[in-house]
Formats: sequence, C-alpha cells, structure tokens
Amino acid sequence: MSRHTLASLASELGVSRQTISNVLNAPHKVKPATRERVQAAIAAAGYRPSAAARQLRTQRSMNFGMRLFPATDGINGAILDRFLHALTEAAQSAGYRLTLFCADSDEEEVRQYEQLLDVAGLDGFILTSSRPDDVRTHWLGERGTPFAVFGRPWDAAGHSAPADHPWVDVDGAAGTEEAVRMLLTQGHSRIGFLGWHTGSPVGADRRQGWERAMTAAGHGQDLHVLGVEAEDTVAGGASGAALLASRGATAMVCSSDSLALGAMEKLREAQPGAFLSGQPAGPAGRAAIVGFDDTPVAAALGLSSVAQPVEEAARHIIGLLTHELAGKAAAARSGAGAPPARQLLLAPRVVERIPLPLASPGPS
Amino acid sequence: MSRHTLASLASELGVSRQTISNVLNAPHKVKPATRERVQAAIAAAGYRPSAAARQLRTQRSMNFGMRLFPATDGINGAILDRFLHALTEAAQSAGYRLTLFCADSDEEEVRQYEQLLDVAGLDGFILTSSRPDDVRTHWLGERGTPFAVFGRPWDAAGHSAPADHPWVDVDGAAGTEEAVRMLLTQGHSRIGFLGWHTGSPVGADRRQGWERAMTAAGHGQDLHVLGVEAEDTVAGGASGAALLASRGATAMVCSSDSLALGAMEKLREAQPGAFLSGQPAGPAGRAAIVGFDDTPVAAALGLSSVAQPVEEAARHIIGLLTHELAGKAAAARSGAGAPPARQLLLAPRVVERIPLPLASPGPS
DNA sequence: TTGTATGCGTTATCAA
DNA sequence: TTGATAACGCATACAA
Repeated sequence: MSRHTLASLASELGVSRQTISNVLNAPHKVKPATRERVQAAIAAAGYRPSAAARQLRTQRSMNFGMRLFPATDGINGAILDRFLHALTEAAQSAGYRLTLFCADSDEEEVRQYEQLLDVAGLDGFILTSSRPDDVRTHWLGERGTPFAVFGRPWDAAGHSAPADHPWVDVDGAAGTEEAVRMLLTQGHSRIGFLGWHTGSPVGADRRQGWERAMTAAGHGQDLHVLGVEAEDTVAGGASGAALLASRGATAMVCSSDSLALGAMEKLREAQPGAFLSGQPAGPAGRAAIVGFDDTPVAAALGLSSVAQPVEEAARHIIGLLTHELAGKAAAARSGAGAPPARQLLLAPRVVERIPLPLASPGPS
Repeated sequence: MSRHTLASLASELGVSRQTISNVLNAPHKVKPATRERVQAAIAAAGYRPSAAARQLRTQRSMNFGMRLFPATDGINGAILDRFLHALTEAAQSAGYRLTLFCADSDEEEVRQYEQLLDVAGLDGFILTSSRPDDVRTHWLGERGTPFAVFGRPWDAAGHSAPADHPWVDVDGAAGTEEAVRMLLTQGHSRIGFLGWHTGSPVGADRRQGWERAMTAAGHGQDLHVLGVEAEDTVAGGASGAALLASRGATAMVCSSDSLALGAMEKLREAQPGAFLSGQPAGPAGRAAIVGFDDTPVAAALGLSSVAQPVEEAARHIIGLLTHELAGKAAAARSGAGAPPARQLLLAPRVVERIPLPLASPGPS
C-alpha cells in the first residue's frame, strides 16, 4: 500500500517536496537530521517515486529492450533461457527493467527500436546475436543509442572485425580447442570435427579451435578428412558421425548438442554398448563425443559438452549498459568503479560427463 | 526520426495540441477535413505520443509484467520459450509491452508486484503457473489488479477448484486419454503410465486421463500394476520404464518428455532395434512411447508426445487482460467484441512420430 | 541547507 | 468542432 506522492508526503512531514527529492537523489545535500527523518517517513509510508513522472523529467526510462527470437531449435536455443534470466536478474538489481519485443527480421527490429525509443523512451538495447555487416548495430551506432551485443562483430567475409561498440562473446575456438586437448589426453588421436554447413562465422570459429589443437598435436595432415559438415539437426549429426566413423575417427567434437546427440545415437547403434558405463569407446575410458552449449539434453544424457558462461556474459552486458548510461552524468563526479571491458571474450569450459548407465549389457 | 511533440506539431500545423490529441484518441470528435490533415502531418512527421506523459495523465502504462522462472529443466521448460514468445507477440500487437522480472519465491513475487505497480504502474500481470492455495492470486485479487493465469486454480487437496479470476489451462487428462486411445488403436493393451512422484495436481491430472481411457477400454484391473512413478528425469524415466517392462507393458504414456526419453533409451538398450524404422516394438508398427509437452528433444528424436497449444493459451491470456482493461472504459460505449472466456481449458493433441532411422541394423 | 517556480508531454475540463 | 487552461508526479535552476 503506498499510493503516496512527493507532495502528499511533504505536507505530512512539513517539509518541501524538494527536500524529499534530494534525500532520494542527492542525499549529501541535505542535513543528516532531516535526512534520516525523511528516510524513515519514506520507509514508513512505503513511498516509491513514479517512474513515469521521473522519466518525463529526466528523459530516462530505466528500461532496456531486447528482441525475443522465436524458439527455432529448442535444443540449441535452450541457453537463451539462461541468458535471459540472468539478464533480467542483473538488470533488476541495477534498478533497470527489461522490455521484450518481437520482430520478423533485422529491418523490422530496427523499426521497433525507433518505435520503442520514441514511445517508451528505452535507455538501451541488448542484442543477442551479431551478423556480418549488421544493420542493427549500424543504426544504433549512428543514432548514438546505447546498446551491447552478445556476439562478436564480424566483417562481410566472416572474420572477426574490430568495432567500437560494446560486446561480449564466448571464445568458441578456445572451447573446441580444449575439447580436443581433453580427448588427446584420453588417448584419442583421430578426433573428428562435426560442424554446421551454414558457413556462419560462429561455426567457422568453432572449427578453427579444433584445427589449431589438432595441428599443435601433430595431426595437421588429418584436417581434410576428419572435418565434416552437416545440417544442424540430430539426423545431420547421425549421418555426419557415420561418415567420420568410416574415416576412422574414434572421437568427435561437435558444433552443437544437436549434432552431438545425433552422433551419439549413431555410434551407439553401430557399436552397442559403446556408451555404457564401464564399456567406453575411447582408449582411456571416456565418452568420445563432445557437444557444444551444454544444453539440458546433454546433461540429461550424460553427453560431454562445451559450456558457455552465459550468466557471466549477461551480467557483463548489463554492466556495460549501466556504465555507459551512468557515465553520462555520474562517472565524472564520483570516481566511478572500474569501467567494464568494452569488448570481452569469455572462455568456455568443457563439461566432461559419462553417459548414463541406462542398462546393464544384458545376457548375450 | 521523430523527436516531435504535440506542441511542436501543433504550432507547425497551426492547430491546437488538443486537436491533435483528439485525432489520436477520439477521432470522431474532430471534423473530417482537419482530421485528415492532421493525420497526414502525424504520419509525415513520424510523430508518436510519449508513453510516459500519457501514463502520467491516464494512469495506464500499457505494460504487463511477468515473472521469469529460472530454467530448471531445459527439456520440459522448453515450452515456456514458445509461450513467452507468443505472449510478447500478442501483447505487442495489442499495443501493450511486456516487462520481465525475477523472484526467488512466491512471496518475493508479490513484493515485486507491489513495487512494479507503484513505480512502473504496470497494468496487469501474467502468471505462468498456479499452486494450491496461491498467495499471488489472493493478493492480486484482493487488490483488484488485473491478472490472468496459465494454469487452473487448485484447492489445497490438489483438486481443480473454482475461482473467479481469469485463467487458461491445457487439459492434461484429455491429452493422456488421447494418447492411450492412439496406442489402443495400434493394438496395444498393456499400456503403462510413467508419472512424476511429486504429488503435483498437474501430474495427477495427467494420470487421470490414462486411468479413464484404460478403464473405458476394459483394462481397469491393470491400473495398479501399470501405473508407476519416478523422478522427473531421464534416469528416472529409464528405471520406471524398466519396471513397467518387467510388468509386461508394451507401451507407455509419460508425464514428460524427460521421462519418455529415459524410457526410450532404456527400451532401446534392452531391445536393440526396437525403435528402428521398420522394426517397431508395437504390434501395429508404431513407437510405443508417448511423452508430454512435445519439446524439441522429442521432435529431434522422433518421440511421440502430447503437444500443448501454448501459443493459443498465450494469445487468450492477452485477450483476457486487454479485455478487462479496455472494459473499464471502452466496453460500455462501443459494443465491445465478444468477451473471451474467463476460464478456458484447451485440448492438447498427440503428435505421432516414428523414431529416427539412425542406422540400418548393420551386418550381424 | 531549504524552499519556490517552472517544465517534461500528455489528456481532461471547460468556454468559445 | 475547436482552443485555452489545468493537472498528472517529479526534478532542477535558482533564490532565500
């Protein structure tokens, strides 16, 4: 129950509205005695300033916007859940709210920016993906609207390109590299790579890590034969795995959990018992397939996978945005905490799992 | 590019602000000639009214709030993605925005309501789950805040209870009932039920459908032996399926895709080839396991599953909310379209799939 | 340090 | 039918 206004509180307290406003926005400007008295009254009355009135005056909505993509692939898309939750939580504890919207295309997304900026006065946007030659970052950049991207900027050729806007990304290559090293440690040498055939920069990045690690281990000559591409589905993973197996691969690193799941299914059928606990396919007693994104499916099936630190990415993105917005005024006066890195590449980590012992081999 | 205000537009046009406002909010009150002239100017200038100013005046934010739950189980939680997307889309096309927030408990959720109501002036809330003796619906109801729930009201005993607030739910019992009928048609008679052991009303509802259909088919005497409960995980599904199989079940209906996936894995191991295309386990050539929720995992693996019409539920919820809010003013003056059902139980449908042909049996 | 006046962009009331 | 005036709740420049 609040239903209180600055004016009503002020008259009840016998002070001016201005004093209360100062207690809230510039506590140092008011005498400690009255400050405490006012603060107590605020708490007692449960008074909370109206965001709308504040926005009208300050031109800040304390509100970020984010486009919600349709859930195309729930297996790989599952990490967006975690990202969104962490984002909401971080925004909330920074005093910001999060507004969702939909768009059918990037152009439509830009139109929504324009609309939301005008109508709702959003303070900034979070982009959950980046593309070569991104129309959205161009538009926002030109206009000077604060934003931060989950995803590196790519140039038209699909290479990582420098850009001056804030972004956070996960180093996919480092992830696959570590996965390969793990498999090498387990005694594998013919380690295949099972990637998307979309030609996306993200996919190329993940493949590069595999190439680096294999080359460093002296297996550079196998790159042509052990690198395979397939449609990013379970079925694609199965057929890709069959091809890799026929070429002698004893282990494989995949670009997604969908592919890895398909590969696992395939190998399990071709080699019954291969994934049962205690009857490993690999030389050193571990599952020989590694997925990407560490989705719940991987966890459920005991599939090793490269885990992205999406919660950390989300928190950093909010930090970036709040810093930029606070910076306009507060950064100068207070020392302002160490500014967050404007470009940040986070390292993923490989989650090693042993496939579920669903059954004992059974007689015969 | 807008950066226009009512005043600036008015002076450019040589009319008063009020006229423009009327063109927007009460077009019938302005002479057609000027109306069109103003409308053209609005379009040309790309003018959009400020939501904050509007809110200050009208006390309506055109904004709904929804708590985002942490993604506990990404397999079963995947349908919330679809729900959220549909919700956002529906809200957007109704002229509302959607604000997300987090809470650690229902009590905390209520505190967030209070806060968001005071500071952001949210017009209503969407609840994505219901519980027996729900503190949140009580609070919102008492206060008279508009809200709608995805989930039936349950009484303390876990039975469906009448309540006067708007809600939408999916008829789980109808779903499992249809699944059983499908399996009966395929020639199965020993059809097991694999449910959660959480004692949740939702789980009990799903079980009831199985019981109804089995009883109707004359298999009522098998209910005790063929109804099994397990932890809602893949591992739980595997062990539950083993138990059911040992009791002679040739088919099973599960409370979730997690359970179904575990069951499928288990049966595949116990009976290699059981799920390969052309080598079905069931009498009539179809997979004998049905999951619930039709998650992407089920789709990927070719698992039959009961699909909830979450998009429809989302749209209906927005309809409920917008109707209630519009009703306060507009319902009386205009005829107001047919009001949406305040309580709606949607029927799910069984998606029948054939498990992926991952491999041909292979030599020997 | 505290109070006074003004304006943020809109809609509602009332007179013309 | 149209236009002037006030008010929504807050923050800020300025005066006291």
